[in-house]
Amino acid sequence: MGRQRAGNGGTESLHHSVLDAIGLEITGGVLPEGHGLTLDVIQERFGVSRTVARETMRLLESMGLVVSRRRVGITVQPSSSWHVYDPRVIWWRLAGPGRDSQLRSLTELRIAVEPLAASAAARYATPAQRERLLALAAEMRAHGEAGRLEPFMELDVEMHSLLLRASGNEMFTALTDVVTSVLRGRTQLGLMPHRPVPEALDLHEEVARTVADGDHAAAETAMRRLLAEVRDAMAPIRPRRV
Amino acid sequence: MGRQRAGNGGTESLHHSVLDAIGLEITGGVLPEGHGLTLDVIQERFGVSRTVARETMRLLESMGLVVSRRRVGITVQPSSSWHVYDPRVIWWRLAGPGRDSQLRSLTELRIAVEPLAASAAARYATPAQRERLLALAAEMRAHGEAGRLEPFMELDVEMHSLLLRASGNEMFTALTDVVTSVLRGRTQLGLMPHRPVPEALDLHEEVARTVADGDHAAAETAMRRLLAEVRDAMAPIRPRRV
DNA sequence: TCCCGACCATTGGTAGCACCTTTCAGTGAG
DNA sequence: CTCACTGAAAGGTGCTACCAATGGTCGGGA
Repeated sequence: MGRQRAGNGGTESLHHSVLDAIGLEITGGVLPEGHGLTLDVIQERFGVSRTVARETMRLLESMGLVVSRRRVGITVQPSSSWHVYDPRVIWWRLAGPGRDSQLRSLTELRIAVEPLAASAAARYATPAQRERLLALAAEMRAHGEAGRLEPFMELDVEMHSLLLRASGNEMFTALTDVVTSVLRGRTQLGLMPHRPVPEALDLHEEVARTVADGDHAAAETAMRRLLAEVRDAMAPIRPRRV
Repeated sequence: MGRQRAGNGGTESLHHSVLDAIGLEITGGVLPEGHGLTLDVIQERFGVSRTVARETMRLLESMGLVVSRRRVGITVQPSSSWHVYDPRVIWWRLAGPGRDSQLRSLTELRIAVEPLAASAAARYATPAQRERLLALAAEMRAHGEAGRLEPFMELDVEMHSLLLRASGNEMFTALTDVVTSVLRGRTQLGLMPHRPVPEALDLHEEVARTVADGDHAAAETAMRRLLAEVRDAMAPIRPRRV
């Protein structure tokens, strides 16, 4: 029948929107582990052809969200088999009800990785990257002290991304999106003070300086202290009790 | 025409074998960045239908290995856009010519993550897990001192997997396969001494003991020292000049 | 030379069919 | 009553054919 663009108005391809919908439902717990689906159901629910339903299902399967077996259909998998490093899975979890816990576990990951990334960056960064780091830290101080949170966050994002890239380890670099999401999400959740604390500014400057100087040991500890600061700032998430 | 099973004899689905072949070629550099493909070419080369070719392409696209655009076809993407945490990408890279460098960057990732995982495990592990850790370390000593490398490696795998699982952070737990691959690959590459060095045995025991005792600070440093040992053992792989 | 429109290669999406595997219910024997 | 066999149905797997949309490419006109 050639239905065109079911109304999401986006330029996104069809299977992508279906994927997003189902992915969100699974990661959000609406479709619990063990829940069964069939291609027919997907076709009908989203008004798409079998091809699109199948491609969607393959994508979900490739992320470990479902398995597909003959005669039994499509079965939602437990979260332990999800590919939690897949950018879309991270995105969905950050968009869903598990946002807080996802933010917390990603922050733990940052605490693990970024100090070593800073250390590696101190060793391998190009001169241009070192220079850019210093400039970024200076700009961050300016915006931070003026209380301009948005630009501050963007600079924060760029600085951490740059460090991950400069580390020369593609496993670290690949976490750029993760770190970006955490930083953005943290600001959106209102976990940032209205004005960045002076220590944060100092520590960013120290990281930039030590990396620029090639002092990898100092860069590592500076980043570690910076992230300790971050973790403390995240602490308010936990007592969601009230 | 219904060609059934092109001869690989496996129980794997069709698109999976095609995916493996193309994925290996891309990650292995046989198909360089910018290389063009079309669905027709894939169909013909592997003798599959358009459906299978398309599903394969979607999977490749979802891993960031290619992009597909109308009229222009399928284009191989630069390695910077690959999803390097995807288990299949890791597998392909470990199977291809980049094995050494992949092993090295994954080891760096281990050095970043595992100390914190051990620390978290010291806090959150269940009594059963703590007990198992101690048993594993003891078994490792027995096999290690006897020079039985294979069983030693398997215990090593189990111990590190258990620690990641016990950390309670699903981002850490999801690295189980990565760590397993590194440990196996390291043995296969002959990077292990014929008989595990006594320090490695001591350190494994220390990690197990400190985690079991809930001494998270000591667990973290013990794991850090263990991994420093590991990194030194990897040193024989000469870093490629950039 | 430069811009614009027509063309066409190639993916995106739909429809429908044949086939194969797996499950499950029903049946009969012990 | 239990268990093994059997057969049918369910549902994914793979195939073909066809139309729609799109964006390079190329040629022609200002």
